[in-house]
Amino acid sequence: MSKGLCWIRRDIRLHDHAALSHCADQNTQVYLAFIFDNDILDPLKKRAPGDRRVQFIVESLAEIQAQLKQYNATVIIRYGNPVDIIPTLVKDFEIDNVYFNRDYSPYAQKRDAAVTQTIIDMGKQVHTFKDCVIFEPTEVLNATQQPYKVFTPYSTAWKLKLESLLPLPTYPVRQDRFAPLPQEPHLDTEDKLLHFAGFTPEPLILKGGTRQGLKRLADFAQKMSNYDHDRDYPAIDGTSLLSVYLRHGCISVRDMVVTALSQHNIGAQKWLNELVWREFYQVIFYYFPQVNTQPFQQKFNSLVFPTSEEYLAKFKAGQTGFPIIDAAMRCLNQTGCMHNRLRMVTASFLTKILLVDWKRGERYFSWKLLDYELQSNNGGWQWSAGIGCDAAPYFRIFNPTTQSKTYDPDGKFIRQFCPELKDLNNKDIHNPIEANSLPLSFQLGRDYPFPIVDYKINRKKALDLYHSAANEEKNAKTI
DNA sequence: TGAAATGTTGGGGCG
DNA sequence: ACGCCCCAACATTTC
Repeated sequence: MSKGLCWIRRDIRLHDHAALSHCADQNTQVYLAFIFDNDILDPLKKRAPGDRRVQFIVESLAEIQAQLKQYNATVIIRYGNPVDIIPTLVKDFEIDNVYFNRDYSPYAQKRDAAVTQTIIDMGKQVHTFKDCVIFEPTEVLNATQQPYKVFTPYSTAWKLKLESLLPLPTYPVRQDRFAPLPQEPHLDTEDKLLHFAGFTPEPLILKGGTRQGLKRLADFAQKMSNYDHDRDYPAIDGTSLLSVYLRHGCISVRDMVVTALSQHNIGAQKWLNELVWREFYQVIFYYFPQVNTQPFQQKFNSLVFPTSEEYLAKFKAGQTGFPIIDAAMRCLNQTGCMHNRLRMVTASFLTKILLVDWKRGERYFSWKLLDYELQSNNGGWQWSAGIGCDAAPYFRIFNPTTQSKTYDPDGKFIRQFCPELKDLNNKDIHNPIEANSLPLSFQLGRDYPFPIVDYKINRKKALDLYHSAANEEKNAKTI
């Protein structure tokens, strides 16, 4: 009988889990470990001790702790640097083999390589698995073995490859292999876990854990056929809200793909596409890690955003005087969630109307989004800023008022998060400064801010800025 | 997974 | 009846 350590990271579940499934074979006793990584959490704790993501993680962990209780087992939970902690656990529990699922972000790759090296140096083995994606970055390449740089051909190749993979592999987990650990301190409730991690919780709209994730998935399957239409309307509950469950692995990506493939309609296809976008941006980040700080399109390297700190602050606070923008940002601040369309509208607005550096917006979202994932967030911001790979062209600028009228026609979403506007009529609520008749009790500038910029003027400024940056590069080349 | 500017067309008012 | 203008509606181009 050997001992296996399964290191859980962004895969907080006990079902359909590649590393855990392989670890829990009949000759192995399974030890589970989760580490609150101090490199990630220390700075986060300083900035936001009420970070909702820690709450989500804790809820997800508490759920599997409850499941493990029946085996007298527990997840071994530590706080610190995995490069120190994993070897310590290997020594303390006399582990023979370490198992974990691969993660493709630069930080994770570096960390995992370091951990792997220390384990190998101890004469033990490390086994890693594909789990959090259908295809790893290196798996879907074009005819010349290069990564795709345009989404559509990538998705075509991805879907073709998926066909050849069906039925999707499943990774069942034997429940009788967990090592009993009665001596291990039982961090088995949300309160104990939060206290251990050193965070003070903020309330969550989405409850963490596999049970909730699978329930949401089942609920979403009922309305998935309408997804292609309903997903565009923030006031309609038309999206899956599953990204955060996928992010932390409460459910597997295979759980989701199986659901998408279970229906043959446009809605299901569009939804599957979103999962492909996620993997597409992982490919881009994997092969072009410089996108972390630079535009994918090099011609925009010289693009310098004026970046008014005042505009940025008002954007963050939801006080720009553009109702749909303010409602979206307040929603993000209050819930940690933002509707996909509003992510595009707000990102376009910050970069192309407020002329604030896209990285500032990306960073703010990275702090606030429950479902924050480096590659997707970066890809989305670069797409919106018009500087990314297969991005919206720079001259495609969302008009917040037009978007608002189209996708929140009766102002329902705006009223939910900007209650001071609730008495404006359905036409005027989108742009109070051009209102025909405001309620007597309502005064612009007192109850709600005037627009902090002139849309038309700044749209023109943005076009000039982008245009000259793009041309500067071109001119430099010809010289 | 836009929007604005510009161009074209065609019906109706009117001399 | 005819030509002219206006302008809304739609199409195309441009950013």
